Amino acid sequence: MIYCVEDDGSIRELIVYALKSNGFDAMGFADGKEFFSRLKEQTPSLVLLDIMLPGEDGISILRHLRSNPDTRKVPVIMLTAKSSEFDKVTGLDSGADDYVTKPFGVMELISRVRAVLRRSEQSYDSGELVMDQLHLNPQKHIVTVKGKEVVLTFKEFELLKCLMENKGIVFTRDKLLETVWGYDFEGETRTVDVHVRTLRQKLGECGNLIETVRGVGYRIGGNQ
Amino acid sequence: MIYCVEDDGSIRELIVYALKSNGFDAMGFADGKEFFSRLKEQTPSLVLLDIMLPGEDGISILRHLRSNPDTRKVPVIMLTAKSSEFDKVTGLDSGADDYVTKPFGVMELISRVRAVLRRSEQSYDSGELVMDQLHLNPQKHIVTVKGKEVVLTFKEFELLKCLMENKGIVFTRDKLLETVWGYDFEGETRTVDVHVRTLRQKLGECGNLIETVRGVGYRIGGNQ
DNA sequence: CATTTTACATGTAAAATCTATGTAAAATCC
DNA sequence: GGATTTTACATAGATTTTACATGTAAAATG
Repeated sequence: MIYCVEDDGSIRELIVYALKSNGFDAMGFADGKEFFSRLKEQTPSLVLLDIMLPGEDGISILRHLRSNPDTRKVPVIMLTAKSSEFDKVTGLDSGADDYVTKPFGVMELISRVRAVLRRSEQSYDSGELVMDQLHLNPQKHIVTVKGKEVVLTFKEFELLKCLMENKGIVFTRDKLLETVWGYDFEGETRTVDVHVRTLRQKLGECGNLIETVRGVGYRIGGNQ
Repeated sequence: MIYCVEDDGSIRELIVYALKSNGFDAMGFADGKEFFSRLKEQTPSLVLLDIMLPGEDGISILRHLRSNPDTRKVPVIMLTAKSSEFDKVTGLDSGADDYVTKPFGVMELISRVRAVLRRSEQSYDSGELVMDQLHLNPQKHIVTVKGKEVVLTFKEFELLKCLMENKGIVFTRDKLLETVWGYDFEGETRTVDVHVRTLRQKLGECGNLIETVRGVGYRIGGNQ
């Protein structure tokens, strides 16, 4: 989900439309107030933020986002009209991940959105594991799908964590039993399969992120 | 080591100076020719690439880099003078990791360099087997031909891995049955041949990398 | 020497067989 | 009582077998 905060209605509509037609979920807001009230409902995977806004300006909103633990890591792309504004965000010291100068082409915007998302999906410094719409926070012991919490049991959580910590790498059932269960097992067991099933079920739309590699084991994020 | 390809001497000097004074090793080149001849000596950890260059342009250089297995994974940041979105989009889609529009602030550039390097350090190689356009990653259990994933079954994968791990060495059918299948077989079986066939088929253009050595067995990379 | 024959080796499509996985439901463990 | 594991079975998909076509080196023949 991408949020766009922009006071000019026609630009806002244009951006939201462009994002949607490029396969993103998107939502527009005219000012910081609207935006923050929605933010409580669902944390987006990216925010497009105009600098000049009625009420609280973009820079201030950005600081707000960065100071809240829940939104600290949400990538932000700033939209700037003047090059004087541009100066404020250059150096990226304000903590924006990228910026686009108006007037901008739609395709340029989409490209930058993609680039920033690609980056943010890979970087996991504060421990939060991210994979598309699927987030796992080891410290908080919380998993969310599209921003909504999913309640997992201990084994389910550990299993998912193990896979997400090793994005792209296939784990055999034996290896999983060893790392997640601590077994040093011999013989048959369908335990892993059953847990994968419940996981997939609980993760809903994100369930298919767990790939089966036939004859080998399971993997998450094969294309990375 | 960071390489910077930029025809404008003063900009090039500036960039190299800025990088060096920020603790990076850096080297500048005025065109693709200089750059490529140096590339044979040492593969850099990052390349800064101007789009407009005399001779081969930046986009073409980028494609070159990406098509060579040795440099495929080197991160590239594009430098562009025109902000026309054409340049930017083609830059991103041809596989650049980021791009910076001139005129840019030195600190912005350094920030981006740091960000890209941070990213790339995480995803460093893991026993990936390479043979021309054919790549096999044992950990991820993924095979790509010209960068596109090819889905192999377990036996196909193991067979290919066995051959690629022993580049240039001929394997008899018996030996293959022993290593890949674990059989200690006597008697006739066409199993290997059938699997070689499906492999060759699935690998498409790279199928002919698997050579038949008549009367002996199969081999990959006979000329190495 | 050129060619034909012979004897196998290999390629290939399709059928037959086998097995890994998904899944529901029961049993067992904290 | 929920979490976890075991059991049991159906089935998609992988693997192997079969049967025949084609390729090829070397011997036999003209």
